[in-house]
Amino acid sequence: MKIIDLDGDRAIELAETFSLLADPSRLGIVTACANRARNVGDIAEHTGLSPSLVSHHLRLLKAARVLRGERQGRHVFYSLADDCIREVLGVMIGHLFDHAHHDDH
Amino acid sequence: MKIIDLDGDRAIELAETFSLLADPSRLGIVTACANRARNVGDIAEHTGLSPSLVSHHLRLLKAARVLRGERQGRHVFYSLADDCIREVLGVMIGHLFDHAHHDDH
DNA sequence: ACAATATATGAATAGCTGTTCATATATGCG
DNA sequence: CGCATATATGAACAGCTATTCATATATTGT
Repeated sequence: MKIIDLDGDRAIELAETFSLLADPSRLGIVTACANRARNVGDIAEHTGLSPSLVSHHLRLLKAARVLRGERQGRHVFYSLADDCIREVLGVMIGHLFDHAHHDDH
Repeated sequence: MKIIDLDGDRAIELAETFSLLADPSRLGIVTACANRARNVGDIAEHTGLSPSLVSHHLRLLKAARVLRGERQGRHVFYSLADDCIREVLGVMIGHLFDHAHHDDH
């Protein structure tokens, strides 16, 4: 069993990162970009959010290095910046929605 | 690479769960209880938060089955309700603070 | 250069949330 | 029971944040 300890500063930084995943719109954006890179308009259409709102959220997600954006022509394609995010999402989704419990460690 | 997809309701539920981890005080409470069960006063002392505030947060964490409480005499001992939370915390802490990157999957 | 599309930015606002203080409930002891 | 300790609850408030609307910047094609 891994020992977990956090000083105040790290707790704040950790909380800020979780905050980015603590919003349904942003989760939609992140998961939309998790499987393949998507441009802003594509994300907006896929999530049903306005392009403006998507862009606002993308700025936060990019600043925290959750997503990364790459310009191609007039589109900017966003994708996951780190596989850790995918792993965290996978674990939490499994925790909440998969009723088969796995005890492997 | 695991495919991740979320409908709206699941996104909301997932966001609500991440919201509980998106606060430094609650992260302090959760990590304090992650290693060994602790009562409310113990948590308050360890985190520097007021017992009242700790209790407020504990209500949320218990309702979302992040922590579970067990009464023993006049104390109530709280511990992690599920190892998935520990795993998520471990991955995210490693992601943020461990500068050694591991590529094993 | 101009028009058209794509993305980003800024201000304003409504709703939410973490914290505090006061108070209530519960448990054990003499 | 009465008292002390432990935990929980409720109201009130300040600060934050997601969203919308308007506007700005960027890129490509004619």
